[in-house]
Amino acid sequence: MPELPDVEVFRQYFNATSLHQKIKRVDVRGPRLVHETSAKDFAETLAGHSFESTRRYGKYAFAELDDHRWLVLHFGMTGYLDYFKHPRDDPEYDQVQFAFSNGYHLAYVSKRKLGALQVVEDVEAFIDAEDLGPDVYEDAFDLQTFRDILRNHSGMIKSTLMNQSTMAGIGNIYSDEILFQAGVHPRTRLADLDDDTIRQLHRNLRSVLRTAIHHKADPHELPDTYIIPHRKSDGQCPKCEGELERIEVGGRAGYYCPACQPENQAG
DNA sequence: ACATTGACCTGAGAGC
DNA sequence: TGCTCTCAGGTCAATG
Repeated sequence: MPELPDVEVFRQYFNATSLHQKIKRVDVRGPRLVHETSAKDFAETLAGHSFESTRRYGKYAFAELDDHRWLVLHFGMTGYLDYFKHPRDDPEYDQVQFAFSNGYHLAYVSKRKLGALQVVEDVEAFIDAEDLGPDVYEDAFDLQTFRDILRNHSGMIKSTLMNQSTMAGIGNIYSDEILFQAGVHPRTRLADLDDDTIRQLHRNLRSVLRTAIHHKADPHELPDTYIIPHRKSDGQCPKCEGELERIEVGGRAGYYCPACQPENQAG
C-alpha cells in the first residue's frame, strides 16, 4: 500500500492513537529494519519519551518526540501500523512494537521487511540527505512547479512520476491511476507532452491523491471510474470496458487501457 | 541523465 | 497435499 495516500492515512492513524502517551517499552523483532543504530540503542532511545506530533513527506511519516527528535517511518512495500490493546491481538509479522503506559501497543507491521525506522534530529536534513524532490501533495507543488520539473527531465512519464528524487510521494499504483485519469500512455516521453496534457496530469495528480486520502486509501472505496480496483490481468477498463493491458515501464508492471490511453496522443 | 538489471526479504497464489 | 515458480504497492547500487 504505502504510497503517499497510504502514508498520510497511517499518519492520521498515528495521530488518533499514539500521541501524548509515555512509551514504556520498545520491542524490536526485526532488527534489520532499524537503521543507523542498533535495535537496543533504538529501543533505549525511545523508552520513557512520548510522541507529540506527526508529519509526512513523500512516502515517509515522522513522529516528533517530546525531546524534539523524530522517529522516521518508511513502510517499504508491505508496511502498516496497527494499534491494539491485548497481546492476543498482536498482528502477525509485526517488526517493532511500542508499548504505551495506557496499556495499548502500536505495532509497525511488515511482511517483507523492506521498510525502515530510525531516529533523527532534523527532518529537513533527513529529506535533504535522502535527496527527495518536492512533496507532490503540498500546495507549493503547483502547475508551474510540475511543468518545470517535466520540462527539465527526459524519459518516460510513468518513471518520472515514480522517481522520488524528482517528486516525492507517487509509486507504481497511483502513477497508473493518474495516467489513466489523464488519458496518458505510461511510456509517453516527457518531450512529447504538450502544455495542455501537463495541465491534465497535474489536475488529475491532485484529485487522485486527494480522493484516495479522503477514502482512507481503501481501493474498494474509490470512485467507480478508477482503474486501481481493476489493475490485474484480464482487468476491465471502468470507462470503456475494454480489456486492460499490462506493460513494463522502468522495471515495474503497470496497467493501462490502450483505448483510453493511446500512444502518441497529445503532442 | 536515463534505462536496465539484480539485490534486498519473504509471503501469497497459481500451476503441476 | 505439497512442491516449485512467479509475482508483489519500494529503494538502492552497478552497468551500459
